[in-house]
Order: sequence, then C-alpha cells, then structure tokens
Amino acid sequence: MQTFRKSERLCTFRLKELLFSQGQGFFSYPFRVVYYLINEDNLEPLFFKDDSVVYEGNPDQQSDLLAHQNPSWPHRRLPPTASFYQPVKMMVSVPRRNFKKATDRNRIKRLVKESYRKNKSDFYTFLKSRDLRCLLAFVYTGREILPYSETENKIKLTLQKLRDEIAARQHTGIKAGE
RNA sequence: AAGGCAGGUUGUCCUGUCGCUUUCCGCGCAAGCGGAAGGAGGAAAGUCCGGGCAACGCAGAGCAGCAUACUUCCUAACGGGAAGCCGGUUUGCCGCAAGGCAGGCCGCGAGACAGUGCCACAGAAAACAACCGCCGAUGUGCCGUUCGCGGUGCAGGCAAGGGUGAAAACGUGAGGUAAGAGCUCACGACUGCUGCAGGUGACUGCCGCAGGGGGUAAACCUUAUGCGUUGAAAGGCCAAAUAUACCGGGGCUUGAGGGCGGCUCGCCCGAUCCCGGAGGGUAGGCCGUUAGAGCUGUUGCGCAAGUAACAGUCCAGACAAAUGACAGGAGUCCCGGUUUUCCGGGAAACAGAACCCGGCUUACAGACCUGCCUUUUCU
RNA sequence: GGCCCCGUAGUUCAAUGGAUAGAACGGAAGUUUCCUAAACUUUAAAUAUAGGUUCGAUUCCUAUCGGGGCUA
Repeated sequence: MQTFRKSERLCTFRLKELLFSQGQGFFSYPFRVVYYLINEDNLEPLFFKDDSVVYEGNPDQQSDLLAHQNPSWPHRRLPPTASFYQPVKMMVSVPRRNFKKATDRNRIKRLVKESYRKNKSDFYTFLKSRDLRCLLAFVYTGREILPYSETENKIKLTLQKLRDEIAARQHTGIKAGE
C-alpha cells in the first residue's frame, strides 16, 4: 500500500538524536541523506534502563480515566510513535537558511513525502528480506524548488543509491565478522 | 470609452485516482480495517497596541519608571474607530493690498507669562539689538555771520531703509515729526480679559477694555490621566526516572535567603536551609484547547463608528507539528493564427493556523462596485 | 510561541542635531624596478528603506526591511 502513516514517520526526539549522532550519511543532490540501521534488540535499552525499577502503581487508582491519560500505565511500553510496525522511519528537513518562507518549506516537504510514499515499496521489501530496520532523514540542501516530476526522479535515484550502500555495508560487515 | 488616484467586496470551480488528519459508529487482543461527516487566511504575517485567561501570598504605602495628550462619542479595552473643532498646505473665486470665503489633501494637535538648556555658519546683534544709515529739534565745543541764523563735531535721539540669516519684534495706506516709530487714524491679522448669544464640548460670532521682545517640549521638563510582573515553554493532573555522590562559600532567632519582579518602608515565611561548581535522571500522556465581546440575516435607534431585539447556525484543532500529488474538464486573462465561431500555447497573486479575541501596519495577480480627476468622441 | 539588541566605504570601527560624514586595512591608477615586494603620490567607494519633527537629521520620533541573540 502506498500509505505514509505516523508510524512510518520519525517523530520522536530520542530516535532523532540517535540518528543524527550515530547515523551514516551521503549526498545525492538535492538531498543529504542520513540513515541508521537498527534491530529491535537494541531499541529497548534506549528508552528504559535495565536496572530501573518498574513502578507497579496503586491498584486503587486504576480507572478508565487513568488508563486513558497514560497508555503506558502500569507497565513500561514503547511510545506508539517509536514502535517499528513498518521497517522504516523517515523524516524530511528543509533548512530555514535556504527557504525563508514557511510556504516554500511546507511545499518541499510535501513533495518529498509524496514522492517517497509512491516509491518506497521496493525499499521496504529489500529491508524486510534482510530483516533490517532503518531510521532515515532527507535534508533538502537545494536552493530552489523542483517540480514534482523531477523530485520523484531524484527520490528514486536516492533510494536506489541507499539500497546499494546498505548492501555494501552488510557485505563488508559479514566479511569483517569472518 | 480609456487612463490614474482613493475606498470597499471578492480572492477560481467541478469530476476521478492515490494519500494525510480529527470526530462519531461498527469490527479487532493489538497493529489496523470499513463507513459517515469535517479540515488554512484576509491578511493565518509583522508582533506595534488593547483585552480575556493563568500563576506569582491571603493586607499595604511612597518614590522611580513607562505610556498617552484638541473635543464629544463608540467600545470589554485600546496608542483603534466615527463625527466634529482648530491649524497647515494646495486649487478656484473676491479684494489695490494686507487678507477673506469655498473645495481637496495632510496633521504624535496639552503647556514656551514655572524653571533650565540649545539656536552652527553668516550677521552689529539670536534675546533687554544698533554695523551701514537717518536726524542732530534739545544741550554744548569750534568756525562763519548780514546777529535772523548757517556749517561741522560731540552728548544724544530713531529703528523707516540697506545688508545677514530658517528666524531680526504686527501688515497695507495715510497723517505726524528734527528724523522717526501703533505715536495717531482707517482697514485687516493676532494675544489676553470682561460681558452677551450659540453649542454637551473643543470652539465660534458680536460689543468693550488692555497689549505689542522669537523659535524649539518627536530637548530636559510641567500638568492631567492610566499602568503590578510574567506569558500557554503560563498553569493543573497522571505516569516514568533518579544522587541531598562530591568540592567551595554563607547562615541557623544577634536571621542567610525568599515572598509582587527597579528602589525604600511596612507585613509575612524561614533552617533536612541558601548560593556557586561538577555530576545524575526525565523530557510519554491528559486537561488548559477551541461555543466565542462567535458568525449570518431581518427590523428598530443613531449623521456615523456602532448598538438593541428577534430568528437561524456550529465553522480546523495539528503537537519535531495534518490540510497534499497527479490526470481531465469549465470559466477568466494574455499571445499567435483566424479575425463571427474556432485552433494552439501560456498565466493565475500575497502567502500556511500553533491558547483565543478586538484593532493597527505591511504584502497582494485578477475580477466587480462606488466616488473624484484628466483626455478623446457624440448629443 | 514569547522577549531583547543592532544596521555607517569591500571589511573593522569613529563622528554634542551644524558646513564637503573620518581613520585603518583592502581595491584601482601612477612613480620607482629588468620584474615583483616594500615605499611614496593620487583616486573611487557608505549613513538599510520610507515618512515626519526641526532652519538643518548618521543622530530625535514612527512604520517597514534585514541581521543577530536569549528563553524548556
């Protein structure tokens, strides 16, 4: 399906911090691409310390209102926006330095998101076949707004390049492991 | 008819496919799926003002500071708006002229007899004026004398003319005089006061009296009025997570520090405390948060801004942040061919909600309406 | 979202409301040199924009534009 729901978007501060501090990056005009490969095992300690005490809560206060206000109560659970129901979490960033007007920034982000939505399926199957999860960010470094058809072409090229890069990394990683 | 200026209204629409998001309903352990209904603006912008709302303790006083400034009204309030008054400027008319009247435009438009400061250059002088100049009637020296006086100088008088400047002490005309001057008169402009008349008022008109040494308060200032500070990252609730490790300084009723924030006084709290360094943890969720000085219409009142009554109506609610993409068609405008139709191509602005309202300011393609001005044609 | 500050030559800074806006570095032209450097001479170049107050604004006031900073 050509959907682009919230679970497929990167909208959690900690994950974003992780991506930009430890992620790999490359240029593919007009984007700067940053990605970080992840699997579910190393996601949990990011949010919860191993030795942390689990607050069990007061059973008297259990009520529907409380459960509504705090979905994670009474046990630890990842925030919904941080769960990998889909293999990729993606975001777009347009610097204010290059585009002063909010309208232009909005338009670029919408074009990029639309192009990504239509062309992501190959990338998804590629990742699913290798059991990988990925954080992904597109930073728009161009100086002018491209029309939709060009943006779509650029996104196709960029996703292809990203696939090649991930494949190459995995290959060398296995080699090093041997 | 064309062009310009000012003000106001509007600011593309329809269909299909794929998608985002909110609410409701149904299914599902959950992820999610299906259906229905909604989903950017006149400026959402700048953050220039005013409010609502919230916290700061449950009394307060003074100073400082800030803002505003013709009048009346509108308003929840305003530095906003409406109507007027006054002033400036411009056009036209009247007048010999000074000036007056009418229309347009503009105005942060209290006070310069409370005080202080400043006014470069030029000019004699920029605030108790005299360089050139005019006079020398009056007093006096000298010379001449026909003994009437004349000439010249001084004491002195004057502020008309020249010149400087942004600005030099009412304007025009006449009288007057030694020369002159509001010194006097006529007309005109201005300031203050008394009275009468009109107006809610700013103010205006008339009569009378008095007056004739600037400007600047968007310089300090004075007067009057108003203002507590902070700002949804306010604030409340729930959950999660920890470390008062350690180092330095101050203080414990003879009081550190804090509480309404620039200062002082007063009042209150106050010891497992306060300040600095270094370090550790969390940064999910719900409420606030979209029914409001709301919007639309009719009628009454008011010159108007507005307001009252009645009727109808619910109109985004995201949260590292949704409202999009593509295709086709219709209408508008422009260009080319054709010039009735029609065909091809292109254009469609400024711009994106972030607690919510009322204004102001700024940006804006095109279309429509109203008023004024200019040009051309016709009657 | 809220608050604050600043705009002067190409750059870094000056300038009580008062004449033609000053200095350093840099630029250009010239002298010198076989050529360059250095030195010397000359020269161009600016008050963010628009209104207003004033006789007169870089300075005072208002609005706009641009830049920077602070705020969990």
